[in-house]
Order: sequence, then structure tokens, then C-alpha cells
Amino acid sequence: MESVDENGGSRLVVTELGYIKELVRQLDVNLGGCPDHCKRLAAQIFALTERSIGMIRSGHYDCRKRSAAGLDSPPFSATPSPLSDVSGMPFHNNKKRKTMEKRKHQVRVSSEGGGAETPVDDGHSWRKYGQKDILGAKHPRGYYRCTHRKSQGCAATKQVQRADEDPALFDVIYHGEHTCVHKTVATAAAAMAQPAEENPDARRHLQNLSTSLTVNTEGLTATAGHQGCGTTTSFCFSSQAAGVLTTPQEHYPFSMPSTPENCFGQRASLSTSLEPSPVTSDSNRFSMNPFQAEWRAQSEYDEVVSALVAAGTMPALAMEMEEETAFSLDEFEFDVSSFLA
DNA sequence: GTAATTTGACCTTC
DNA sequence: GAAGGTCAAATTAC
Repeated sequence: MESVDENGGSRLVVTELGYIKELVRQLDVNLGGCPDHCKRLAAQIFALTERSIGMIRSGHYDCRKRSAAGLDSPPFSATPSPLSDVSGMPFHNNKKRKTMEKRKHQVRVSSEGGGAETPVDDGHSWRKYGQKDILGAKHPRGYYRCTHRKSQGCAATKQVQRADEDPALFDVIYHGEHTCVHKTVATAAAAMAQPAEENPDARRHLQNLSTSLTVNTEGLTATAGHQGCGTTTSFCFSSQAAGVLTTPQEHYPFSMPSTPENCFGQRASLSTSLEPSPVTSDSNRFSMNPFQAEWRAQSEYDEVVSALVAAGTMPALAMEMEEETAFSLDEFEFDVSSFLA
């Protein structure tokens, strides 16, 4: 892999994740199209994910800075697991709720069909445990926890509040991680037996979410396609891009299409430079170290991408990947800001 | 009968 | 003391 300084290496990881996110969008666009191309896209996503993981493992996150900054955490094992770090887990013995460093992830989603009382299904099953009128808000906030809290000890929670300015939109704040069996993956096998074209509800669901889902990255600039390309910019790949990229130029396999089918009729090139990302002072940023983010990225992508490749075209999985990719972007952005500042 | 939702009370933080 | 978050009994839905 190319030699880069710590900052550059970290930015590369952020950039890679941005590309992965954009790839998932491409997958979304092409869901009704050629299954072979969907499989290729999935393979590209998989390869980019693998390489991002490799970048982190190769040391582009400099642990020395962690020590210098007094951020030493317990020694990481060869297979770091966020589950061993209670700081990221809610409901541990620390009774100070507000000061708990829980994962927090905010998205804005539309309601099902625009007028429903709840936002679109996010792939998990939730049980409502409270509702509260919030000062200054027109609509009450609903409190939900994972249905599997009791059976599997899953500590994930979310808050749902209808947006004041647009009742069709909901602000959803996720806390904690799902430790339960993932519904999406658990149902993937059943869904695989049903092609996308035979599942209009799933496709409509995905399209609805993809057009409405906005991930709150609060100043994140590493999102692919942001460099003047606009949100409609599409990436194009050479068919041999995955898994064989070693030079800086090859590191960004986004180029003019080598074949018409690779491009969906949209062409764009992507700048490989990144502007410095503004560091926000948001105290609500979740706290994961890069190794936790790595572990999470690996487990999630392995799980979802494998199912996606097997299925060829899977709206629900594509939706989840887009969300998870954006989530990982948030994590890395914060990690980079914290560790390299 | 079981599971989910509602809602007032309680707890924690600021 | 106010506001947000959670608990748990009562109620409702399946």
C-alpha cells in the first residue's frame, strides 16, 4: 500500500467509506436492472471494505498519538472487540445517564407513505416504552427499545420525534448497538428466494428511504461525491478494480467506465484530494476508538455483503448497507478528529 | 393468554 | 425546579 502520513492514511479510510456509501447508492439505483451488475457492485463494495480494514490494520491510525494524548485504553487484543469496552454500552453500572458515552446516531427519515404515525421500518423490531412532550416541540417524542432486550439483552434504544417543519419527516436518534440477532440478515435467506422485481413493497420501501434518509454527519466532508459533483454523481468502475489496487491512483478505482454497463449512463470522475474536515464540538458524538470501528465495520460488512453477493439484488440489504456505511463514516470522522487533532 | 402500548410517576441531570 | 429519560402498572390489541 502507498506510504502516507497518519493524517493521509486516516483520510483515506474516510474517503474509502465515502466511496462505499456511494457504491451502495449505485446498487440502489440498479436494483431493478442487471443482477450481474448488482453482484459486481457488491463485490466492489466488499473489496473496498476489506481494503479499508487493511488500511487501519496496517497502522495508519497512529497509536502513539493515543498515548501522547492520554487516551490509552487497555491493550488491544489481536481481535479487538467493542463488546469488551463497557464505555460504549448502555445500561452498565454507571448511573449517570447523561454522561454515559453511548453511541448516538441521528437520522431523518420519512413516514411510510408520508402520512403514517411512524417512520419507515429500519429493519429492527422496537417496543415503545415511553412518550414525552418535549419543550418547544410540536410533537411528542417516542421512546423505543429493542424488542429483544429481555430475551437477548439487546440494549439498543431509539427516540422518534416528528419534525416540526415537516410532519412527514421524523428525527430518529439511535442509542447503543444492537447485540441481538440482526433481523435483516436473519430474514435474508427468505428474501433471497424473492427477487426484487417480485417484491414491489420492498423496492418501494427502499426507494422511499433512500430519497428521504439523511444522515447527520455534522460537517463531514469526506462523503463521496461532495467535491462539487453533487449528490447525483455516480461512480464508475473498471471491472478489475476490486482487490488488486496498490498504487495511489489505483486506490481510487473511480474512473470513466470501461464498459457501458458499468456506468448507467452517468459519468463522473472523483477528485482524490480531501479538504480538512471541520472538527465539531458536538459532545454527543459517540465514542468508539478506531479499533472498535474496525471491528464493527468488519463484522457488519462481512455479514451484510456476503448475503448481498449471494442474493444478487436485495433492497433491504442495500438499504442497510447504505445506513451502516454512513454510520461508519461518522465513526471514522470522529475518530480521526479525536486521535489526530 | 401473551405481547405491545399508554401514561403517570419517578429518577437524573443541569 | 425544569426538562428529559425511564419505569411499571393499567390498558389495549392480537
